[in-house]
Amino acid sequence: MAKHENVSLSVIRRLPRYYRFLGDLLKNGIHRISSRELSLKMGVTASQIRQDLNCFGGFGQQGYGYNVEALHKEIGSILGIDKGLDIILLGAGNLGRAIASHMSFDSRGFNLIGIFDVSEDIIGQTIRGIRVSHADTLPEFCRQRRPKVAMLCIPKNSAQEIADNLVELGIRGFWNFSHYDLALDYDNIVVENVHLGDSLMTLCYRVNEVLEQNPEGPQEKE
Amino acid sequence: MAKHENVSLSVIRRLPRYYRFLGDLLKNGIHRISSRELSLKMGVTASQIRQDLNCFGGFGQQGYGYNVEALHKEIGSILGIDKGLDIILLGAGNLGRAIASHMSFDSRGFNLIGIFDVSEDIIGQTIRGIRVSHADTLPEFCRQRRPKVAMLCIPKNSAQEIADNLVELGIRGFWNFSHYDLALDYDNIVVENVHLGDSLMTLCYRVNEVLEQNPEGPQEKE
DNA sequence: TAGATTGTTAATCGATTAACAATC
DNA sequence: TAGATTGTTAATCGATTAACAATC
Repeated sequence: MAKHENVSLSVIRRLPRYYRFLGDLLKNGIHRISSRELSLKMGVTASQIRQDLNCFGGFGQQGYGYNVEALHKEIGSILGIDKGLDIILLGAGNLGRAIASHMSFDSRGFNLIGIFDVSEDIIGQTIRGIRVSHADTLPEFCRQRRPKVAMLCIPKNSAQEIADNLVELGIRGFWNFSHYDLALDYDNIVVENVHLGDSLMTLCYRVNEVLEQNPEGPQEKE
Repeated sequence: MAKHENVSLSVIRRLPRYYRFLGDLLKNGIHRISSRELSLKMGVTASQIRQDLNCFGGFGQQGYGYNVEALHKEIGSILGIDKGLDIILLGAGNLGRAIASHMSFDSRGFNLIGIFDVSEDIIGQTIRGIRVSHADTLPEFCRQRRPKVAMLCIPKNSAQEIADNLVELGIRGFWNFSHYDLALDYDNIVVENVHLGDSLMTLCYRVNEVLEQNPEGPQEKE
């Protein structure tokens, strides 16, 4: 629980992956692991693991390694998974509905408490036991429940305006699936952009690259 | 169309974003832009833009800047959007169906040509005009159509085994939504992991961080 | 104690930014 | 021509890796 400010975003973004691998080890009944062993499993260097963890404190023991359960719990606590932030979903179309239905919010630090849309076809539907409400009721809802995070699965065009409104209503973080880069316009507000289209185009480049370099396919597994 | 090997992944990952912003400019009837102007819009440095573009060639003109349409087209060509790689979807549950329905594959360099699942409830459904087939028919399909890329929306447990089979069947790239890190095990195969859960947990950390540092919310917009 | 492995400092590497000569 | 802005080299910055003393 030490104060750990100024940890770089590169390090933060690796924490969930550590958490995932440690969870797997735990499930497999492994109680102890060295940075070296973990590095081999994860395909990173042992140095990086030790450096990353030591941003937050000394969780290991010389000559022994790390206790898997303790470290897993510790990283969960650093990420703030126990905090249970309230989150709302804006836009319950295909993608919003799928992710809301599919994603385990609870085990990742969030409670989904509200879903909003503007389409009459969608309003009234139930997703994960939550009734989709009209976006007009959002201000009142926010004043009552004070959610801090919003997931945006809305069209690009409306993203900026809706985000502005949500900030007025007290939203401090966005999980943004719209194809619009919100990050630029706010200070003191966190935006996590998920640009699936960009990811797909990066894949396009890389596949075409390997196809050019080696059209035949892999001769052997690594 | 110059040979441009050894361009770092950091640069590649920025290309789709340039492409997106240039597409917007084009839509807004802007025909010319300097690296300085673009840098302000995108929230990056002009230096970075010029460096990135010059990995692939000199697309600008001193004293003038860049022609938006030409640059947009050029980046599209670098990404290989015109190639139209065939892609198949494995797993047509909530998430797979949503993304398959939602994503514009065509404008990002792919043709979706097949969808496969193992659930009898899902097989026979039609998504984007494509009938969901039984995964048993996959080997035959691949031998006939030779798709090069697969999108994986399957459970973590089966991911590795299915990916192994797909590599045998000639798949060279994966767009991986399963919570399993495929990348480690193959050489000469491209994996683009989309870990939505990791993204959500990173958001969890960052929101809790700003809430601690500034519980009151932003005093003013940046 | 001896062996193992951490925590941490120092060295290396790569990516970003700044500067400016080339040139439209 | 003069002004603007690129392409490109050099400087800076940050992140990763290596090394090793501390210590369990």
